[in-house]
Amino acid sequence: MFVGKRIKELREEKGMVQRQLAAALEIDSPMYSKIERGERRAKREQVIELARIFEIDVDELLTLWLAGQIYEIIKDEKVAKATLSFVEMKL
Amino acid sequence: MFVGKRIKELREEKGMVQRQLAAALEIDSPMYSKIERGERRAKREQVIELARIFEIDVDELLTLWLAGQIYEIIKDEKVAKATLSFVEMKL
DNA sequence: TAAGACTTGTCAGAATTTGACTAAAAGTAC
DNA sequence: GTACTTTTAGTCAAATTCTGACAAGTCTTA
Repeated sequence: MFVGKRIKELREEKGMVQRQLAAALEIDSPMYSKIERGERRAKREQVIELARIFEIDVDELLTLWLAGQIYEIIKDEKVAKATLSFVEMKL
Repeated sequence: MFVGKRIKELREEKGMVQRQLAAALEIDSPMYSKIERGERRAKREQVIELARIFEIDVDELLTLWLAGQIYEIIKDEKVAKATLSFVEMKL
């Protein structure tokens, strides 16, 4: 989701096509396309590999990847903000 | 997890035993025990029902329930706080 | 010991996720 | 327009995870 949008930006900046990144991740292009669009979730290892390929800080991409997962859980919740505050307190 | 700890407190305050709550949720006692200890995840409907039984604000319990799910995702992540900040910004 | 409360472990069926495949759609160049 | 590449959409079986139930265990109290 968030990570999908970001890797699409990065891919286009680098002038690459989906097929190339799919090959690097050893998945097929349709699958990579779905990851970019947030239809499928990337694996942690794939996120790390993508950061390596795009030469950006892996933490940036991992943050987006995790954020997408969390967002999916609370996006429609009335108590979303309270939940985040609670978790932050517990960290 | 968080919700498990809380419903245990509430149950003991009310002087109830697990068997009674298991019956109310139409699950067996071992299952309820696991929910309390965070070994199994309660369903949303069960959380709502528990709030009703204990006569507390359903939002309180839902917050703890959601928080547990989120905590599981980011608890060991170096970027945990950054992730929460990002999600909060996106809400 | 007996009885009740709670926990642990296992297991099959259900539900979800995964990766691959096909083919359609969209975009590009000729 | 056609031919070609890229991207997206849809389907499917295999793999994985989740679920609920059961049996048997521990622990406490009477």
